[in-house]
Amino acid sequence: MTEHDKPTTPFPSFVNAQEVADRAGVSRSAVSRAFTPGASIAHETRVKVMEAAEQLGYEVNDLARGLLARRSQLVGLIVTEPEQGFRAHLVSALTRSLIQRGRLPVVLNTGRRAEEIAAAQKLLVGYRAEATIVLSGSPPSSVVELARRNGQPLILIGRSEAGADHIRSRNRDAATQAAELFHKAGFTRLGLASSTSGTPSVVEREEAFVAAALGYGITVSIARGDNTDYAGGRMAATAMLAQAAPQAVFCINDLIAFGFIDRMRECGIAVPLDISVIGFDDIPEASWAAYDLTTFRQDPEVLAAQAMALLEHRLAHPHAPPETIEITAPLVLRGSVRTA
Amino acid sequence: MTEHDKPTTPFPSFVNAQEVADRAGVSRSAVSRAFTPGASIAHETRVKVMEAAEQLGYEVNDLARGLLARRSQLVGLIVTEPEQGFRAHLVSALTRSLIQRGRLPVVLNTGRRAEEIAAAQKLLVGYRAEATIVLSGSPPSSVVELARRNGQPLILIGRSEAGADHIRSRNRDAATQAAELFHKAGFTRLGLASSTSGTPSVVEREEAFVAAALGYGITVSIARGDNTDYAGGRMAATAMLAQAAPQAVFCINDLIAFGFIDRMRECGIAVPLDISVIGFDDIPEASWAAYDLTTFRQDPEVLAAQAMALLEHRLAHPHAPPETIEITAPLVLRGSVRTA
DNA sequence: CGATGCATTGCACAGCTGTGCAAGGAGACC
DNA sequence: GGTCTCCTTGCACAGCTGTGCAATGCATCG
Repeated sequence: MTEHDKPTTPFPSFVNAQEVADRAGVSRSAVSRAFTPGASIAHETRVKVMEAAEQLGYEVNDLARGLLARRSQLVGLIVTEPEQGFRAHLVSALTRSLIQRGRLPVVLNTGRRAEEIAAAQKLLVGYRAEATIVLSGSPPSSVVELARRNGQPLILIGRSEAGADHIRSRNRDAATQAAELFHKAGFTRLGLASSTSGTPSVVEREEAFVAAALGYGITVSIARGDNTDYAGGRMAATAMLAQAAPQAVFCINDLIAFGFIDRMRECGIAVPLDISVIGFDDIPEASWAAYDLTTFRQDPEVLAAQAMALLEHRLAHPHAPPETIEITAPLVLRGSVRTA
Repeated sequence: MTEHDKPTTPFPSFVNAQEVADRAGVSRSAVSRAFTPGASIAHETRVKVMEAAEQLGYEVNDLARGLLARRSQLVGLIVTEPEQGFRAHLVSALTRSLIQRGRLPVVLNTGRRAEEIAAAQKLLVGYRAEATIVLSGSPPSSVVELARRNGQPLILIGRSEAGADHIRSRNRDAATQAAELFHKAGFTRLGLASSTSGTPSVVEREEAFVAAALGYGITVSIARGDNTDYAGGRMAATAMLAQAAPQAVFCINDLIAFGFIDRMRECGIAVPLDISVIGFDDIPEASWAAYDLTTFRQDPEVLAAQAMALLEHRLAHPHAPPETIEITAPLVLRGSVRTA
């Protein structure tokens, strides 16, 4: 047992306003006013306070300030697998935007199960987060009820749910466009690579692609992997090879597209010579030379900016009716689709 | 102007302990005790309180609780470009670990400039974060001073700085091993692909590789791109093609390796037939068939677990001497190095 | 010089909780 | 039945801040 083992105070040396006041020879109120822009305080008093604060290393306790003002500045992000593909970029854009607006993003990296998401949400209620943003693929519908009960603004991204604000890409438009592109290129045997763990966004893309193809008199052969990732793409490719030989395939995800392409190439099937591929998301890897993937762009910065707008609006007008913001995912033409 | 535009209370409907107490017909203390495990309270009283709390949707205000206990449970993560390669996985592992331990990870996604990092750190001091974890490539040395001044535990990852705990991979060992592997394979013309924005970890890998090669009597040709990413790898490849024709190249990063490989292939140079490549990080893309990259594994889960251990230790013993944890990055053999 | 106005300051309260302390009540034991 | 003990409960304070309100002091004007 050395001297290091003795217990110490939890906040070792955080200074409070009273100590600054004592040192500056003023009241504690004066310290508070010195740190409040526009407050009624003499210039020289403020200078005295600031000097004392500087010497002691005082920083206003935002927790206490938030408790009083009833504004914690905390915003929760509930997300599953934040390291995966597009989500990583979305989380990055959201955290950056929130910080720029003076809020603190709390990233609740949680499993996909309903109980885990509910637990994360309760945690955020306990910490009086001012809003919750849910990126998780398919949150349970109970999130809306729990948020409403606590009067906590809730923003869903990529998932609509009655009674909550949400932001979504025009998945159906993009998928329809993919089918149209394939049709115009003269392909008659189309495929769809997806996963069994379908989130609402994924389902929209699937349905719209199949419907649009049907409009051209084409029945789409569908193959699925387990997850919406690289391994899932490989599984889907294997499954599709066993059942059909499409000329062009719409992958509901860039990651799936990469796995799909790699698996095809292993079987000696060249992209785009033997098979054309379109993805979705336009994550940076899509532009890598190894894939050069034609895909639909989801711009994380745009989504984040819209989320901020929605957030500000909701905080200003808590009882305004829920809003839906739709974002167009433009086609990015690259080399994975055979032309002419 | 509709009725929605009227201003409302900032926290719309958060219930406090007093309201629960009133409803349950007990004192506010009883409510507090009902929610404190092991507190002195009659079973039936606790039941009454819990029922009232359930009906009102009460959740303990952890902010106020933290203010009193002087434990905010907030832990700050200062990170630049959290969506990039290995960092995305590290952030994911850290956030998950922190949540599992009941802490709230606040992700401060900030620029790389010293002022931005200092601002983020001050923000965390203001919110009385219990600790700060810095993943940013090369934080200014002032972070240590600022943390010390406020008695805030500081954990650096991938960057050593006197007076702070830190976790690092054995970069030198790995780089030395890379040189050894190339030497044993019989390569005599070696290259190093790096970037000009060298973080301390990167510098270690560079130096050790060059030194080890020199030990075999080999002078390494070095090429650099701007950043440690895919584009940087392409730039390095272009630069290297103009100056030398190495048989084997150590890329200080998987992302750089991918860009390097793609650029080489565009020039008709096959991997591993014409050139062998080793990367660093072993992010999932390294195992993709398109690259099949031999690389050194950094396990984000291991790093996160060590960070948690360091954190707990530091919180328990604020004045213990700074610790360094070194983690071995094992070689993962794949197909990007030519054998025999 | 007296009165009025304004800028500034300090007091006290509010925001929400955990807990030491004393008091109350009930049960047990003689 | 009386007394002692223990369990339970409420009071009050602490933790840290922002701000309305009243008071103070100074300057200005008549």
